[in-house]
Amino acid sequence: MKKPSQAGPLDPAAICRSSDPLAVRELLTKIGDKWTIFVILSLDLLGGRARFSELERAVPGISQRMLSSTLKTLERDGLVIRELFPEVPPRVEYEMTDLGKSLLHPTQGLVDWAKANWEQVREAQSRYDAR
Amino acid sequence: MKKPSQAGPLDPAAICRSSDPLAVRELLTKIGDKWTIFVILSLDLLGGRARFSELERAVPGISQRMLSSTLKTLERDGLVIRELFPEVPPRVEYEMTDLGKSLLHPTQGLVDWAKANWEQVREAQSRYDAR
DNA sequence: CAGCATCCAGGACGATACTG
DNA sequence: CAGTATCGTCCTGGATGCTG
Repeated sequence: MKKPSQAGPLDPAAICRSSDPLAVRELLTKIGDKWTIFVILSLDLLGGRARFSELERAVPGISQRMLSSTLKTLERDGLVIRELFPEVPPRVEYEMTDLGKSLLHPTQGLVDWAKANWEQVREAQSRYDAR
Repeated sequence: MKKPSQAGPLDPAAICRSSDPLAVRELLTKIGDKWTIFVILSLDLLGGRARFSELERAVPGISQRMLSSTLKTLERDGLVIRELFPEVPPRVEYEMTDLGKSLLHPTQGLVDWAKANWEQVREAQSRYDAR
């Protein structure tokens, strides 16, 4: 029921001054890529900590290349921590940081929305295409 | 703090059976593209209804081509309704549907997260790159 | 086991020009 | 005003093969 947070009735480009739109775009671009959410959700599901091969099995269809690069980006962003154990064969474990965990809640919001409404979206698409 | 919703301790591919992962991915892919969130947020900010040229001004940097195709996708997905007024010069208004409005809350969750935490992400990136 | 290097195809997006 | 058409570019991501 809230009004769109009035900053002026017809204020052009209002969102783009509030709250660093670049940050929003970058965030959305990141979790909007092909694998990031699945890796995040899988890591959570595996208890917040897992090794490379576990994630590989947990995310069907992902290639080593994509899992590796996705994890590297997550690590660079401070969302996961990579821990290398100097053994043979090598073992690497990835653990979600508090920052990473904090992203789970808003992410879950979108997952829930998709769960609840995607059928409607599909129907809308069908109606639209039937013309 | 909730546990990761136990479906089995080491259940491979668990998310991928729950809740239509395709839907989640498609949703994220859509709002993760370059313009969709900005168009949605701008449309909300303009009161949930606006014409093409208003949106063009509200989303700095967007081209006619991208605004047009973004709106077309949103219309197809049932998130906005396009209304054409048979006048000269032509007038077209776009209005958010209830479905579209319902997407605002989960979306806002991500916007808020970005607002609150992006600085930390940037710092993590700097630390990572400084090596 | 946990990657990286390389190559390649397709799609996203920008720039520009034209139209009902 | 509100688009469409066309072209070119960059980037994402898949496939494959190699390595510490």
